[in-house]
Amino acid sequence: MTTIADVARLAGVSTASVSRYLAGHRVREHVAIEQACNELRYRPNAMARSLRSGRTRSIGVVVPDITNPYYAAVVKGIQDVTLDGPYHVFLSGTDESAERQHDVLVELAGRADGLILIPATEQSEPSRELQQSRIPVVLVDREAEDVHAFDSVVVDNAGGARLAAEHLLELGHERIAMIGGPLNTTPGRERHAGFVDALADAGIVMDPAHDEEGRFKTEGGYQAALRLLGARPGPTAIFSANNLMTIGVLRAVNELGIRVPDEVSLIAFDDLDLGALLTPPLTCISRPTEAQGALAMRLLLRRLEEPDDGAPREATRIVMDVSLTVRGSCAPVSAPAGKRRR
Amino acid sequence: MTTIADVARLAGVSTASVSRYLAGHRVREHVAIEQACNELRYRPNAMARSLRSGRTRSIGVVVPDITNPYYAAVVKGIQDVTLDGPYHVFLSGTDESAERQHDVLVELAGRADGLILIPATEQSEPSRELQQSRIPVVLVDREAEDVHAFDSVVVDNAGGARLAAEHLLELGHERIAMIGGPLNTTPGRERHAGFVDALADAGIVMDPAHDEEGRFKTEGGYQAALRLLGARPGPTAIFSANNLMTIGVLRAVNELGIRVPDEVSLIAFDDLDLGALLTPPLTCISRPTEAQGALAMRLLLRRLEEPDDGAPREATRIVMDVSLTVRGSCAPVSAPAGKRRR
DNA sequence: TTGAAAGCGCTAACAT
DNA sequence: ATGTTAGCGCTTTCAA
Repeated sequence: MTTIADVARLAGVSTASVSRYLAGHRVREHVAIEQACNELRYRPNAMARSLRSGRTRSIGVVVPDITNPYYAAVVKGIQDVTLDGPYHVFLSGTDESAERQHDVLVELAGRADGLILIPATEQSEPSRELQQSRIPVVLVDREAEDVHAFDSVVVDNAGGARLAAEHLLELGHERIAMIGGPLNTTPGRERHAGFVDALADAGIVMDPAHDEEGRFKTEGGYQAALRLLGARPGPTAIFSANNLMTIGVLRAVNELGIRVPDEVSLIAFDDLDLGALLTPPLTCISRPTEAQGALAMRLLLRRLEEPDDGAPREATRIVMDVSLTVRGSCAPVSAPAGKRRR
Repeated sequence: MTTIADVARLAGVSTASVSRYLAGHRVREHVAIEQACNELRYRPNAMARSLRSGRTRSIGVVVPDITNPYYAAVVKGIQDVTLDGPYHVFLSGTDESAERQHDVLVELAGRADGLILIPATEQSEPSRELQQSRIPVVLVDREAEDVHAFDSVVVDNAGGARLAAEHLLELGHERIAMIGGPLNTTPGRERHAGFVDALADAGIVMDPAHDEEGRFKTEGGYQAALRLLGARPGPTAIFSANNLMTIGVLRAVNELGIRVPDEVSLIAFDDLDLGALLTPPLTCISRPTEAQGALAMRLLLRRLEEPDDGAPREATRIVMDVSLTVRGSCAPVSAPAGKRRR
């Protein structure tokens, strides 16, 4: 291990000068120092540096599920903003678990200058643990109980769910089912509320048996769809509240040999990579992904730059729009609801 | 910021005792210490700890592309192995760039006890930078020039490509195209070689115009497919060498209104999430993903546990099997190759 | 601009 | 089993 002292000795200066050179200051012996660094293949010790300076030059990103392409896209947006900046970005996953999230946050609070967090649940108190650690946090996609404590970037979940409901209603559907996510997550709660409200506005009350919860997982969507489609009479349309669950629904539909949209209409929150290439192509609620991540990162960088004078800052909350992408997985109800075979 | 000294004072012991308590040793005043820790909400400073002990209790994972579901699955496998261990796992992306990978490795070498790396290119010398840093590295999916320097977990790329070629040959295809990846990556090189060799064994030389390169990206696969399918006579079958490029091919095929497998057969290396649900379902070469990651992690943990007595260890190299999943995207050539319309 | 020196918070000898 | 103490490698006063 070669240290700054080795470099200083070889260059014939003090460690302070080397340190200053490294920090980009003007230094007389900068040529000698540079050469010494190269010759010794010197790499500053990040731990020593951080311990002394209090800064780590890294920011942590915490997502509930690494395998969800939606989060991957958000992370991509984050990374692209940081490309040539001084910060390194590290990603950690929590597997949708509040306990694991706790561990990860405690760990990261000591290793990063700032955090971008997609909370596992709204109750998972990033607040307590993080607020005392004093490092800036930006929430993405999901919020925490104490909304006002952190900057956040979210989408209009309720509006998107309403768009989906209204699309179905316009096509004449009445026996409509929803496969939602956990109600203790922001998207789970808001999409459910938006959907139910929109139906209610049309005078339709969703059958409790049609109100499924799929934990935002492929398997959950699959099981829920199996239940929904196994019942008589089944729903004429299903709204699945995230990408992974939609994949589960598609599996179920495929397995059961049910024709879409003839026998059942499908609409989803979030597009799929292959959404447009399916038969039929998937009708869905689309939203920005990379842009959401990029925005969050900019918000975080702003916090990182502002002087820490202890004065509390007002939290920024950005809500992004979503839109309906009509493709081929929804059709008008062909027969009076009561008389359809399924 | 509360330090170990604060805890020691409150508990009426020395900092050493607190440190020992934290390390899990038997300590007389452990009750008082525990209480003091809670009362002060004490969190050990990770930087100080690492600086002093030389260990970070974290391992870094470096992948070329965060948005590729294949890598996400590998990472999932890695994480699952670490679940209750003492190590925290951090993920970084390199965007398939050797320069970015260099930066990331330099950074991570100082922040992690071990690394799991999927190299951007075989020439991207993790060797030089990492070998002097003395931290254990396990390579996954792709290898580096100096193979013997690191443990690695890979799949039988050449064998898989051969499987694909032979499947096509059995169906009578002769005008066969391939969309490969960069030849300076292990999978790019090996899959290309395996495919070309298998064709050669059947006495078929691939038309140079049918030997495309799609950079393992969706867009690359899309553009390559467009070129391939725009030519007359076009190939009767296309082998795309990874998941992302397959998506690109599917887009192109869909856009051009070409029927699969009637007009062109498609076979891919790597399955897609929705591979079985496409119309027609995708015929592909399947391979373990999470298992690959899990194995790599176990290899790394083994290295981390072995005493660092400076004695060089023999590198382990694990090659996992792949298999052919026949679904519906390949069909026999219906007419003599020379007379088909495309 | 430069160097000397203090010390960030912790762990690991060492001595007891 | 416990306390004392040195020091990990670096940055940042402070004086010159």
